[in-house]
Amino acid sequence: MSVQGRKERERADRERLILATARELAEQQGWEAVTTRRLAERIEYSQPVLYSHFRGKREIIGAVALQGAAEMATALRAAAATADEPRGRVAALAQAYLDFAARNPAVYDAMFQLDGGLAFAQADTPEPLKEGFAALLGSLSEVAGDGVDPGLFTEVFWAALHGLATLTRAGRLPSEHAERRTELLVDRWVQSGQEAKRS
Amino acid sequence: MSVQGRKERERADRERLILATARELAEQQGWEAVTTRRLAERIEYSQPVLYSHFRGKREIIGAVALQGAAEMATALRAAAATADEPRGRVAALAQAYLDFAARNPAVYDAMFQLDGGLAFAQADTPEPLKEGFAALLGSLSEVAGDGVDPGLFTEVFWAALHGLATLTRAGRLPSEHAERRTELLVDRWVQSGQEAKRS
DNA sequence: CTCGGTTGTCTAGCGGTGCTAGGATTTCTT
DNA sequence: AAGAAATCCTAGCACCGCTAGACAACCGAG
Repeated sequence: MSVQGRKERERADRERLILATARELAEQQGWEAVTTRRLAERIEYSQPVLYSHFRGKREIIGAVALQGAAEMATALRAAAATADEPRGRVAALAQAYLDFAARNPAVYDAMFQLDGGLAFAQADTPEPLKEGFAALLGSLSEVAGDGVDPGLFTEVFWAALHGLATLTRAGRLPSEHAERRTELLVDRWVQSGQEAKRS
Repeated sequence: MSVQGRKERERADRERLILATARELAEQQGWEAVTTRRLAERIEYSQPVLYSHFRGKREIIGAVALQGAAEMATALRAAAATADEPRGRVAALAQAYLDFAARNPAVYDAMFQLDGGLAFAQADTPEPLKEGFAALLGSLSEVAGDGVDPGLFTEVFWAALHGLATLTRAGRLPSEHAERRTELLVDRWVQSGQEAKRS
């Protein structure tokens, strides 16, 4: 019965290969260059094998997005752990978020810009996405202030980060003062008592 | 020599027809439904006619985006004029921005989501876009606070609005508490500016 | 070790896309 | 009224996502 096990393993390997190749190609030349033909050629199989793993291109994008969401959640958790006071945590989170978006533009697009068929803000939201949001929520609740819904507070902060990420990468904002913008955002967002400003 | 004048007029009319049709079709069924064939059929001409007006689909999207930018700039200016104190102006601007995005999703996409070949934050940025930004800048400078670059301050605020607009429309944020989010954003953005201000 | 059957893969093709060359037709000029 | 010029359309290219059906490789049974 181990022959079946081997086949399953090979299948899983190939699926990983497809996703890794799609991601690599997207990061190198953009998602519009990720066509089923090119993708098939790179993995050295014919097009139809792609459809034996995924329902279609959408689902491939969705799978890459899911990978990315998991990585981003990890990065955010790690960032939050580096600082020991609330403001520093928020700053670290913001930086980590924008870094991830800048370093993995195609994956970020798959997550938030393209239609990967992922559900959001609903019952069937994928776990990695919920985790990423939870990482933000944990540190932002601390600085929300009284009478402010932490959930909404986090959502708006996230929206600001998302806006900065997309507008910067689309060339809508000059990438020149990206750090000062992040700082400005965090300053406004954590404006409660502590006036501890890092240079 | 008035025959030439008439021809030019007819040509301009047809160009407007193309843009209006493209916009209408995009708002009705999304930009992916705006194909050159369908567009040509709707204006009752053949495809190549489109290419005698625009270099390609990109340029059509760009032209719609430009129209939209002008409308948005007008809407923002009007909104800023409705309130007589700084905080109200910022709130009105935010509301007007998000309203525009919600009511003209396809146009908003053309402006910021799709590639319409428009330049941004550069020397050759189209005038309407600069005007829109200027409308924001005028009211936000008032609440930026000391030692805060008004330009950067406005950019980050804009990014937050953009994030809210896109995430809400993509279903990433439940459209339920949209107004509370806007309120929350404006609160955070204006508040400390007022108190710390000492001119 | 051979042989049927299953499983896996590929070739070929469908309808769609953006875009364009070249011929046909209309329109203006003389 | 006829030649010239502008205008427009038919037809087709290369590519897209996706799929049916032929073909080859592999497996387990005898």
